[in-house]
Amino acid sequence: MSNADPFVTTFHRWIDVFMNRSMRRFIHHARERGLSMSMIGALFHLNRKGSAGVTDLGDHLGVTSAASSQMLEKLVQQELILRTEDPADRRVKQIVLTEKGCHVLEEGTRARQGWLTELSDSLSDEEKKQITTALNLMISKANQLGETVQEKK
Amino acid sequence: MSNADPFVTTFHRWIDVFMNRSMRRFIHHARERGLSMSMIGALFHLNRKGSAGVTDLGDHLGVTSAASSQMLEKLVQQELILRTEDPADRRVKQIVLTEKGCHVLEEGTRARQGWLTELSDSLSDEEKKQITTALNLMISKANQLGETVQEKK
DNA sequence: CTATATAATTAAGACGTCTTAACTATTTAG
DNA sequence: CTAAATAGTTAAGACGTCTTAATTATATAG
Repeated sequence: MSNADPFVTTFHRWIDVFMNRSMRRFIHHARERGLSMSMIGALFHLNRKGSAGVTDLGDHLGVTSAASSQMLEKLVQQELILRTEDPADRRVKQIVLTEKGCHVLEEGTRARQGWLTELSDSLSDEEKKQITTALNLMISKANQLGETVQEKK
Repeated sequence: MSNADPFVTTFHRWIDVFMNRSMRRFIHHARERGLSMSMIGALFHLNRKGSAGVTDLGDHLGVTSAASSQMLEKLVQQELILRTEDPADRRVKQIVLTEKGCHVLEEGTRARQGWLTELSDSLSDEEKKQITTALNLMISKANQLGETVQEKK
């Protein structure tokens, strides 16, 4: 990979470390809960967006509305989401996370928390401050990019 | 989750942004290639470790050696990995990435490159330098933790 | 009002990935 | 040398997720 930009190169190395150390734990945890990738994606999406329709979610995940509907039915059965009729257009369903759904996401987050806490502990206050500033900068810049992203209300 | 540590809180927000903007593209791209999550995990693992055995890889991915063997067979057929006999112990197979395998990983990386480039372009040189430093700090600290978190059963 | 479009669901079936169990080959222990 | 352990493969079948097609309900256009 002939990329000269040290920012980009470092970012890629960072992804590698992060995926292996943190994300893997999260995914493993979710799998043990019986959640598929699509389900995880749906929960994340709902957490970000607040609410969505069946077809919207399917589009986001790259599957048909039928597949989306079937998957959401399972999440409803597990009480991770709530599926209600949109009063403005009664053909569409409004999907939102239940408290239990939020909780599951938080648990997943905690599954990687061990590593994150270790990482945090190995950093001085000064270093943490520096990194926090850098991450916040990226978050804010990222949010300014591509208006494809609607703010989570 | 009311976590007082601003580093941890910011980190979580960053994960949210990163997963949605960058990782999703990568996964989508891999899926289009016909690569399952396990396959992606295997390729990443091989890229990091250089080589591994069938059972090792299965353990890493959380599946049986049978499942690992079947999945690796597909990767061999796609010429993404090379499977050779270990001369030191002829029962074990040494799995390594082929050049094509490396290439596929790079392509996946490029799939998210668009976003990363955009992000990079929206940052000043000073900001990039600052973030690069912060990321390098985390990478180095992370690598010091549990050196190689390789829990052998 | 009628015809058409849209959102969601359901059913049937294709396909992929996983598991267990049986099997082969090789190594190690006694 | 023989017996047990280990690494990998293969086969059979369970299970999950996807797709297409048909169906219901609602909204909108002419």
